[in-house]
Amino acid sequence: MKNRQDSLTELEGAILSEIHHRGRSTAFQVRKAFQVSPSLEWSGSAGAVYPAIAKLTASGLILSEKTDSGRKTSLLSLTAEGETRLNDWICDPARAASVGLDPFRLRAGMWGALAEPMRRTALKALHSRIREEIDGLRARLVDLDAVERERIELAILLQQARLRWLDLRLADASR
Amino acid sequence: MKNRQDSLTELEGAILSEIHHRGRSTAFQVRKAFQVSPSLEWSGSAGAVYPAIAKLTASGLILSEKTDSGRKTSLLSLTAEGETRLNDWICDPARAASVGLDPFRLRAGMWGALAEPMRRTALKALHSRIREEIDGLRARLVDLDAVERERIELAILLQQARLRWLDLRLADASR
DNA sequence: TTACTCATGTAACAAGTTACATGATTTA
DNA sequence: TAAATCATGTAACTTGTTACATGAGTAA
Repeated sequence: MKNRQDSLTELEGAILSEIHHRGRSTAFQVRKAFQVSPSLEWSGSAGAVYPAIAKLTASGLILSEKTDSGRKTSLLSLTAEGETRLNDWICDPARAASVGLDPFRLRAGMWGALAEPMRRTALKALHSRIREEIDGLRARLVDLDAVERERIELAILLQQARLRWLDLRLADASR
Repeated sequence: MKNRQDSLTELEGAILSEIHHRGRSTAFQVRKAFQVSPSLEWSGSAGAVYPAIAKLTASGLILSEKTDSGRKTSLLSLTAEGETRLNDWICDPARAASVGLDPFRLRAGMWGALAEPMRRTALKALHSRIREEIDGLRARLVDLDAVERERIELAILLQQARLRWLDLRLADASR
């Protein structure tokens, strides 16, 4: 019940999202969802997920109900407060509009400084690597819930924008 | 001279990039560059930059030369090893092709689950917020070096792709 | 000489990672 | 019952943050 005013971290928001749209999950199921998702950058490590869920439960955002079985599993659901806080997190325009940390963008400026035979080779290797990534994402698009599908579609859009940018840079060089 | 084989972190790569393309900078100048850049997500905090530079110097990737002035400032440049390792980092296709962690993408799936008057309001608020961000980025585009300009252009492309995605979702709703 | 800024650094904290420990349940 | 897997949790580490300490130059 403490730290009520602190805004949620990205991982905490993602955990609440997962419980909300999947409904009454166990901690293990939340963890697995992160591990499987190719559009989330967390590994779904136990050392991150379990403490975060414990904190959210202690803060009164998650209701944790023990099951009858002997196992330590508990069924998790959102409290009213949890729903409210999740909603705030989802709709926070400052966070949602931030550009995030993009390994491609971080390196992009330096590619122009590369010596010319290397530069083309590097950009072409990257180009085909990104096409592979897109294929991988497309393959995942089948048989997925709506939430994850939106994420993957956006990941594909990002990769396509990167391809167009690379095409421009490769065309510039062949002038 | 230790940990030679460990691959560079994103921050370490960004620091080497900064020193390389700016040439012989002080730690303070590197720090300021991070603080000013809108396309990098680090705050350029002293507690991150100084230890990272110390580590890179100890590993033999950065050469640190004391200045004559009484101040503690040192001029930093890359060693041959530093150039090589920076080049590897820049051209690493696995890292460069990864989608990164995107606050917009993380939330996008949940917007579809919002109740309808709220959903349109939220998406519209986000739309105009992103347009503001683009204006801010465009204003920065003037009088910038090539490296930072590429980054900002990519940030603008990302925001424009987000706008198109939002337009689609808003149009869908008004069917 | 007092106050302000420049420049470097450190301490305490936050939030993630891997790797391991532990115990329950299922399957061979 | 032995082995594999399910499920939760914890310890040690990494890498970032903010806030503070420290000391050198500069302007009033």
